[in-house]
Amino acid sequence: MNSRVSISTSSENYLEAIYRLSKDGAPVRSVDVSTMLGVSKASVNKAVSVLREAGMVDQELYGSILLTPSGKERAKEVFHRHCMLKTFLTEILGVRTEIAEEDACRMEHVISDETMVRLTGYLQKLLGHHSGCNQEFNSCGCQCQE
Amino acid sequence: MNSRVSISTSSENYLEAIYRLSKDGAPVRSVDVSTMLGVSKASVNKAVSVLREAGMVDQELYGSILLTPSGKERAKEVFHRHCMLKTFLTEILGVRTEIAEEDACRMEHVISDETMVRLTGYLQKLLGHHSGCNQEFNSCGCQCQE
DNA sequence: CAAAAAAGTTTTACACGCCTTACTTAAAAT
DNA sequence: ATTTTAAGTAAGGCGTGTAAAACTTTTTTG
Repeated sequence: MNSRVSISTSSENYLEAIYRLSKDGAPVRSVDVSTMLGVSKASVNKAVSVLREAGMVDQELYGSILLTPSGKERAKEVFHRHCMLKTFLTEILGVRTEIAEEDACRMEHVISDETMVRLTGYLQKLLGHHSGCNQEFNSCGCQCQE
Repeated sequence: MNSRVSISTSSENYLEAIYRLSKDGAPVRSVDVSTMLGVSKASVNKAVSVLREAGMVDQELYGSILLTPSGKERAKEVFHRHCMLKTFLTEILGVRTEIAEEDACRMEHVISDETMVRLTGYLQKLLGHHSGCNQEFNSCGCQCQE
């Protein structure tokens, strides 16, 4: 029920970036988020404030960003959508990797839970394995904002 | 090359609504767009100005809205995406109609051309028919803005 | 048919989200 | 301790939405 707080597409993107940058829950620097998403530091600062107010991250003044449990949960959820979509696009439709990455980055914020569940089942039926999430954890060089 | 003018998700939605309301190219009233999308008249007025500047619609003062050839072309393109996506969601994944409609409304603005082409081919392979666009032309009661 | 009422459109003024640049302050590194 | 790097703040732009008032067109009706 915690992950059901409503946040914007933009906030979800920041949250996901923070998650990707924080292997094993390590703190993340604003500047790395800024670089990863291709936005200014000021934007990251604002976005982090919003996420902090939503209880998704913690950050002390001039400190690093740390996901809260609910933030991590939500981030995982978004990232899972991302991976499912990317897998569908590449493995089932044959879309090229980079294009699939970009499309997944945009689609992950707009599909319903129902569609997500159905898609996951469909992939499982066709491909036989589960998520495809972890093995490509670090291979995504997504520039979501464009 | 005309349909390659870049317009926003919001503008695409307005354009699509106008297209859906204009059977056989008939002029469309602002108030009908307003009702269809669930937004204020002021919003429609603004959106139409943007579309006019992009050369997608014509409208004289206090007159109706008329799609230009390039506007119609672009609208058809968006609507085609919508229908492909909806068909995929309902026929292949088994998503319920209303949910599929809403998801398609959001996805249609974010998928790449490449994905669209691949998806169309995939549907054709699995379902054997072509677009599924025209027969459901009037059955969509989409509330895209929410 | 013409005046009044209703319906539709435009304008004005404003709010909010998200991005920017330019500048300030704090922390880290040499 | 000084320099460099990172984080924070201020001010503003752009896109998209709103409500309310002003204006135009259409419809009703006496």
